[in-house]
Amino acid sequence: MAGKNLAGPQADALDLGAVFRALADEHRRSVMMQLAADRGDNERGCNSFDLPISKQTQTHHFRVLREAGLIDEIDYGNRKGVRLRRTDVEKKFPGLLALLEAQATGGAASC
Amino acid sequence: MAGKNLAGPQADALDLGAVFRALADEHRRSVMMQLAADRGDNERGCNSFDLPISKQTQTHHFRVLREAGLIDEIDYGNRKGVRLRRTDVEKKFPGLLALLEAQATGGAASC
DNA sequence: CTTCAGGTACGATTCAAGTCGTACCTGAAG
DNA sequence: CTTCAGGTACGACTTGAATCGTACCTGAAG
Repeated sequence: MAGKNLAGPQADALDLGAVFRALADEHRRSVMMQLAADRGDNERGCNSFDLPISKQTQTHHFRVLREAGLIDEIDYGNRKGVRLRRTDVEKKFPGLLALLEAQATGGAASC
Repeated sequence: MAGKNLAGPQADALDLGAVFRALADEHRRSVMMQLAADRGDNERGCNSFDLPISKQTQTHHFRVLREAGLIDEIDYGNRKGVRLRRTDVEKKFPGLLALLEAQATGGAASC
């Protein structure tokens, strides 16, 4: 029952281009903003993001995020978990998650 | 001889989606990394970036950067200047330029 | 076993984006 | 004036990405 962790790039192999390409999409950015805003880094279900797209497309988007090194996907067979790679992302691109979190909380132009 | 400043979005209207889309392209990211690395924010010529693309395509890329609110373009008629909107970008997306600068200096995985 | 929900694989479609060719404009230098 | 380099406008081409339809797989619950 222990899920297999699907492969993503190594922590030091994260590419800024791939990351920006991943975050260029509105749906993927929405996912990342929600993940960045949760400081507990809890594993979440794929359908907990309320994306207004079909499940095939969701599969595609989560794959892109994983291949960009932003998230881990845990495969349980008939279910899937998502977890933010906060440590790796923060080490390679410090401040990026704070940017996303700021957008998530709507605190962009404030103060 | 005084150049006209081509119109871009207001400082508080900068959109993170447009910014990420702009930075998703390798050439535009190269330009932004060079601009971010220059703390003097000097105005630069369009051909000072050594982009391996035709001049029509360069026009396109600089337009995208301007419409994303990342740079100002100063039109001199038969010449054009480029200047980073550091203050506006830093206010709306703090840390973003530092990210680009870190990539420019190759100091990503160091320390 | 069957059923069912969640997820994937593959292909097709549609659309946006990067690129360049041709033609034209602009200002400076002969 | 003419010439020339830098830049733009428009259109065409091409590639990549987002989306979904169909079919199939996986594990849990009856």
